Parts: sequence; structure tokens; C-alpha cells
Amino acid sequence: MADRALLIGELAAALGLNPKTIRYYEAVGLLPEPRRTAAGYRLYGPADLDRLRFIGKAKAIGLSLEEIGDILRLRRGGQAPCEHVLALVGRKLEAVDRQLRTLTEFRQELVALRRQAARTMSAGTADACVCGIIEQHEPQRGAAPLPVARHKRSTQQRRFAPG
Amino acid sequence: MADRALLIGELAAALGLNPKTIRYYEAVGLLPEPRRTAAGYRLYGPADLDRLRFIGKAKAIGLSLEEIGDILRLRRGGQAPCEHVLALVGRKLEAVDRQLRTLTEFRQELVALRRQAARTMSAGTADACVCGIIEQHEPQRGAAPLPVARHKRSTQQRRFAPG
DNA sequence: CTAAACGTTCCGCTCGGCTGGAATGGCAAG
DNA sequence: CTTGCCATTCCAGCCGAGCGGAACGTTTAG
Repeated sequence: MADRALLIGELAAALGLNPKTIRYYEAVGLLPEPRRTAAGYRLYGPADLDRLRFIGKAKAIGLSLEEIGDILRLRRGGQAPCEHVLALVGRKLEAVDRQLRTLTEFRQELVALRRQAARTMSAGTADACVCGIIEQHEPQRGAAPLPVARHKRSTQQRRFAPG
Repeated sequence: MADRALLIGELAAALGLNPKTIRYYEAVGLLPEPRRTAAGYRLYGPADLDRLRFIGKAKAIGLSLEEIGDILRLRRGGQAPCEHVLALVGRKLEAVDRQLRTLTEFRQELVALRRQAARTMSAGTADACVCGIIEQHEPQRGAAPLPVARHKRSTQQRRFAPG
């Protein structure tokens, strides 16, 4: 029967999250306070799954948790959403559209680059590599960092000895 | 003739950066150690301007400083640049494709959200704007550039009292 | 000569977004 | 009953990308 209610660990596992992350989202207001068992264990349902998935997407396009919160409150806020939040969504839409365009262009350039690189490498002159691609991209603020392959390693070695 | 060499403050000003940021970039290896005056002041030339502009663009398309560093080192690193960069580009390409899909989905959701919001508003309760975040909206000084309102304020209200 | 306005290093802080750990409690199986 | 894993809270720290300030040196204008 208890097919519906998940403990925090199960919910986390279902989405590949750390349970801590879920509590954190609750603490900063991205998730409503959940039901609890008699013992105080958090209980989650499908709505929470949805919500977390939404959050995931929003994060993936570079919204901050705060902005995501604004949007979520709009989504769930039964009353009239205030102008402000509506404006936020509007701006986000624009931003997303800009980013879609930029990303599409960028993709083209990556593909071209890869093709060219392959040729260059087999041709011997491995020189004018990557940098053309990036060089013609205007800095477009508000277009978000792609949260890509954040591989963890790499002890940044700042605090080096100067020469 | 001394048109070419800039002090750190001038360089920073020319690019709208904080001098500290430039030193920081140097510290983490994005900029080479610059020439110095007898007194130890850093001296920069057009190459540094270029490099910083490059960094700016790369950031704008979502690369981390670390990744930018990789590319930069390979660019200047003499021979056989590409294998490594090629891998980087490959990963970026995948990332961009994922990103494009996510963005497209997300756009749909935003549109839906806005439509729903519009309906709610015209449905009568258009009066009570209960959303609470209005009051912390600062009267925009100066025409902000495009950036999508990263508003900083937001009194951290975590550490709330539980129900 | 002095004061302002730079520069230098180093140290520490912020801020967002987690993540770990300690101390404690719940519950089911052996 | 004990073992073991889950949960709870709270406090603490890390990472990335910087910024602010102290303490000190340099350059230049009046």
C-alpha cells in the first residue's frame, strides 16, 4: 500500500540526490514542509518528485535557487501572482530564448571545430585550434553557466610561492 | 610610446574589472606573470587585454575558470594542442546538446506558467498581490544592462522557527 | 615636503550551493 | 537485547569566484 509515500532517502535515491540536498531545499524554501511520520520522518509524494525535477531543470539552465523559488511560488501560489514574479518569468523566458540561440550557434561552432581539428591533426599543422570559437562570442550576461561535467578534482594550487 | 603598457588599475578599468580580479586570475593561472616596473608594479600589454577579453567570453558561454585555464594553456602550450582540447570540446558538445534539450523543455514550462498566471489574474482576484517579494524591489537606479536581475539582497531567512 | 592616489602582499570574508559529521532517536531482524 | 541502518537536528566546512581591508611602498601634484 505504501507505494505513495517515500522517505527522504528513497526520494533522494529516486532522483540521484543527496538527502541533505533535499533538506536544504526545504530549508531555503524550495520545498514545502512535508508530512511526517509519528517519529518525525519526512514523507514525500509524487508532487515532491515533480517539484524536484522542475528544480533540477531550472538549475540546469542556470537559475539560482532563489529565482527558482520565486517561480515555484508563482506556480503554486493560488492567489494572483504579483507583477514582479510575472516579470521574472518574462525575463527568464527572454533569457532562455537568448540562451537557446547562443547555445545553438555554439554547438555549430563546436561541430565545425571538431571537424576542422580532425583534419588539422591528420594534416600535421596542429595549430589554430579552439580559440576561434569562443572568440566570436559576445559576452551575454544573464545567460547562464552550463553546469557541465563539474568534475570535482583539481586542487587549485593558489597560494603558490611567487618567483 | 608608452601607449602600450598599462598598470593593473588601468587594465581593470579598460575592461570593467576589479584589479583584484586580475590578480586573482593570475594567481589561479589564467594570466601569465606580467612584467613589472622597478618598483614591482605589474605591467600589461595588448596581449593581456586580449586574453582577458577571451576569458570574459569564455565565462559568458559557461566555462569555469579551470576549463578556461586548460584551453589557454593548450593554446599557448606549443605543439599538439588538440587532443586534449578535442576531448574538452567533445564533452562540451554533449553538454550543449543536453542543455539545449533541457532549455527547450523548460521554455515550455515557463510559457505554460505564464499563461496560467495570466488566467489567474484576470479571474478576479487581481487585486491582492500577496506575494511579498514586491516590497524588496529596489527602484532601479541606472539602466541595468541586460543581466537578468541577480538581486543580491534577500535576507537569509533560513534558521526559521519550525511550526 | 607632504598628501593623495596609486601599487604591493597577505589574510580573511562573502555568497550560493551544497556536504560531512556528531549526537540523538526509531525500528526491524537475528 | 543488540546490531545496523535509517532518520532527525545542528554546526561546520568546502568550492568557486571573487571582494574588502590592513600594512606597507611608490609616484606625482601642489
